[in-house]
Amino acid sequence: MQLTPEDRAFLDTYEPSDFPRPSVTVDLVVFTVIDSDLKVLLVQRDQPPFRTHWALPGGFVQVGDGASQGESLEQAAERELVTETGLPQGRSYLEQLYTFGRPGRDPRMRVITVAYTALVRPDLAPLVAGDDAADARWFSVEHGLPSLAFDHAEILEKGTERLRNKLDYSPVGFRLVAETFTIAELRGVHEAVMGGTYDPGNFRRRFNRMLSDGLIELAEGKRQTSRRPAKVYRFVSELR
Amino acid sequence: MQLTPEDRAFLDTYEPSDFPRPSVTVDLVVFTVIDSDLKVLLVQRDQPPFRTHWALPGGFVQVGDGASQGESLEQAAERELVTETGLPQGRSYLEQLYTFGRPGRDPRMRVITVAYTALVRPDLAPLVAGDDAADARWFSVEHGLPSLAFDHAEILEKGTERLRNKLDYSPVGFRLVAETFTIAELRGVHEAVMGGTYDPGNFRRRFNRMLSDGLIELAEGKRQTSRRPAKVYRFVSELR
DNA sequence: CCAAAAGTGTTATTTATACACCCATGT
DNA sequence: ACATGGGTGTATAAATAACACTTTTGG
Repeated sequence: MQLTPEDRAFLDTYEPSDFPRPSVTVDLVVFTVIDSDLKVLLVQRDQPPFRTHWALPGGFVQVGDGASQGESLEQAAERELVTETGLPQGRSYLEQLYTFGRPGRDPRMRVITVAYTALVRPDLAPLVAGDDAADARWFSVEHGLPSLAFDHAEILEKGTERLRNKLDYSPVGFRLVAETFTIAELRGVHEAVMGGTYDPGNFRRRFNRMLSDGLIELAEGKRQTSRRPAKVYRFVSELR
Repeated sequence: MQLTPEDRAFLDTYEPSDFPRPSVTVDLVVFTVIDSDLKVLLVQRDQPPFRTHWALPGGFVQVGDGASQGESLEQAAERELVTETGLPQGRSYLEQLYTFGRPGRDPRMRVITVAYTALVRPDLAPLVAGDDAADARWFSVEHGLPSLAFDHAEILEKGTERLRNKLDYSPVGFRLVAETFTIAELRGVHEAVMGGTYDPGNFRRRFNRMLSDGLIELAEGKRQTSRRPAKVYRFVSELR
């Protein structure tokens, strides 16, 4: 939307009014699948409130009112992902999840948090290092989650629900396998996320539809791990 | 999440730090269907920037850091819906849509907006009155939209896309008909939103599935408007 | 009687689900 | 050779889509 001359005159004399403002953070629900188990990345807090409790990685969005208004929400999410967890930049799938702003959700002050989901390929998952100060670790979503700080349990719940929903009508599953993968590996991801088992034959049929739709393509080489070597595929992200 | 004694001691001496904060608003994509046409509610701005331009209704979230941290995001959305459009309280379906925070999206200052979708029943749609100051009107989404202020065109686009998606896997369509409705009326809503036509027989079949699922029930009376009177149904919102 | 919308039925095509079976390979 | 996971085929049920047909009413 273009500014009019009237707008420019107005802005030259405009002073941002002092209506109270909330703090705004981004929080990250970082998923991966390791050993056929859905994991979420948590960091241990070293400051009150909830010191020693585990929490979702996240932090304040850098903002300003002047010539630079600061970073975008996506940039803030990507920055926190890199600095708080040690994961490499630009290699994870990021998607806005939901915004949580209930009064009292942070006892210190009014904080509104824009939650993002991040999907990390399993071959990158071991790179998590954590902050200089705090620890960062993968936890199984189904077995042995610690009690989370703030309303992060609610955020994680929403992230899990959304991931489950998207898995069967959108190609997000490919963000949870390595660059090349076998049908069984992708099936393992679906089983880990959905928490059930899929018929190998029927799963293959769905897979083959995606193949003929050009969503995935055959890659070179075969996977040698199990008994019989399996064909290896690649996700075609550049959709026409 | 419970506070520990350590947390309480910490909070007693805590002063919210002066990291810069953004302004946070809620904006509303208010839909209804009138005469088989999808409409969105817009208000005309009477202040720069973008004075005289049409915009989505919305406003600042009331926040604080002290004993009361202010209103929730949902409350803010509901409040703006009532005060800016004159629609009655608590009678519209509200759902969080997406959060937009690109730097520069408001030239005055850094503003992060949490967008909500509101679905208004057609029998309530004529109640829109607008602010004391500004005008509020329904516009056809497909024919004759004015150019919108800020990034509101993008927000509306996202709202329209989401509504179309949800319409065929979730029961939101019932929020766009009156309390009792005929199959043809519901079909009209789907056609208006999706922008096509549905086979009456096949649509009826889908409808009958919802009937046997207990999602809707037969209501008293018949609809007299057309040639042959049609049966009237009601949406059963209290699902078990 | 007739136009028009309500409502029903038929058929073909696709998709989902369950499950039996063959294939290739490391041990 | 054989156990095991890779890979294929088939039968049934259910959902989707196209479309012909009957019913009921107001004019």
